[in-house]
Amino acid sequence: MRLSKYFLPILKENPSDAQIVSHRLMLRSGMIRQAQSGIYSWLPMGYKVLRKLENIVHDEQIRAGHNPMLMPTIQSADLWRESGRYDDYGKEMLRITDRHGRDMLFGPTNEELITDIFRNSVRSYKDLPMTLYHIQWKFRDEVRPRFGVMRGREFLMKDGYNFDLDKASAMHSYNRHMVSYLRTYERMGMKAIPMRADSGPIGGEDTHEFLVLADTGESEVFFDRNILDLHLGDKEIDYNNWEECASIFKEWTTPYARTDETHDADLFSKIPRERQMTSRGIEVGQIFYFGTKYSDSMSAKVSTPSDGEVPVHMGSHGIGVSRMVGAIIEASHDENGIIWPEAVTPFGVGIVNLKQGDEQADIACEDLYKSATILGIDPLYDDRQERAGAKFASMDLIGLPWRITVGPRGLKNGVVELTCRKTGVSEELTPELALEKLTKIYSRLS
RNA sequence: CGGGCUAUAGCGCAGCCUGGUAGCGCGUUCGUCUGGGGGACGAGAGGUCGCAGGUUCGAAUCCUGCUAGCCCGACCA
Repeated sequence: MRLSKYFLPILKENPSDAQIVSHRLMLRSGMIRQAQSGIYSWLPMGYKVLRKLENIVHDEQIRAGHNPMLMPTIQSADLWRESGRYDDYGKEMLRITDRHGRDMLFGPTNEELITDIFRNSVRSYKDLPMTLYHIQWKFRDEVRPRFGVMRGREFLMKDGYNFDLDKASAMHSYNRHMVSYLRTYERMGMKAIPMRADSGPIGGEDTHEFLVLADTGESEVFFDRNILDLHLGDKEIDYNNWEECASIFKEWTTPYARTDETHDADLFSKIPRERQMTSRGIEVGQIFYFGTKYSDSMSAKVSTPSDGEVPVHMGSHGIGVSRMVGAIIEASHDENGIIWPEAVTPFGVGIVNLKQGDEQADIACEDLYKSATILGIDPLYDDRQERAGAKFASMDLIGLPWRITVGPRGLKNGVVELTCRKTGVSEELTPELALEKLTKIYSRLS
């Protein structure tokens, strides 16, 4: 993409409404614009990042054997009356009336709808286990939206629901989701720590939430330093293998890790002092096992060979996809702007032409741009009539992990400069070598 | 939902107290010079001062009501 043709409305000054760093940087880098309190338009670059996160989530869900689908944003109040949550949910739920006077709502989550779909089509234990999920916009009418997309009213969430015959099978689903979520975050270039949590309005017995560490996080978290060393890496995982999922689950949930909600000071104090860590964290996902809460109230049953009809065991799981964009920036930025992890960066490399209009520089940049495009590096070429300083500042702000700087000075020696956004380290290379290096870096990402 | 605050050009702000023809910086348009970290000079464009009412000869400024947004707290993915 050529910057001269791209809609990227960068702001030089901080919008006064934005307090925290991710909100500020998302506005300044032209990723989002606020439409109303807690409701945002996603401009091209923000949208691109959002789609990248979505793709990673889909990919890992499908790998775990889950079924992608799409449910509507608007739901019928009747289903929610059936589960009893129409009254319980309170003012957070945006209620709407259609022209016929029917009560509807903008879905804050989908347990009722998915249970309805399930009970209307599944009758036999032979169809179990089954996990369905979708990535869809939700609406929760927060009393006080804040922090940009981190706590908006409208937000994009992946939510999934598992249906199992019994508790043992449902617990495997729980473990499987734990593992697939860990993988998902890792692929996004993020460290998300699973922590024992409260179940809140969803209700249920077992639940963990996933926290990304960041100074501006909304919850205080306590954990054993050892958990920071855990990585799944490229390990092949058999999601149908109960023991394997259970052992990974155990590995990741054994070290102490809790939010202030469930923190137990006594247990925490038993960890060696040098491993006791306190930090702030942003919640980016949560998994629940809630047994037969919805299948009982909504009569979602299957026939079994021996016990007649039994209610299915369910769980639900969510990843806040739009919130994740903010969380990544909170965890990865410096005073000059965003620093994107390579896996989710909107563009693979920024090409900066230091002297637009200089024949040599223009030609070299065009060549680099075309080659990088063909190689799948997805370059953003700053071809604007701007001075070098302005181009550097823009690139730093939008935070592409790599920058190729092209100027007459280097071209005299046949080299360009390849700079890493994160470390600031740069090296002079021929254009060919620079591209080769980038190709290697990006092909590593699965 | 309690407490605090804001609304003036695309963005950031001054002007309001003490009423009298709306201003600054950045951005933007055109031109010239420039060209390795937000450059210089010159010339422009751009605002029913959030909305409605009131006081006044006259309201961005004073008064009343409304709306929107932000911050702290309680609450939440």
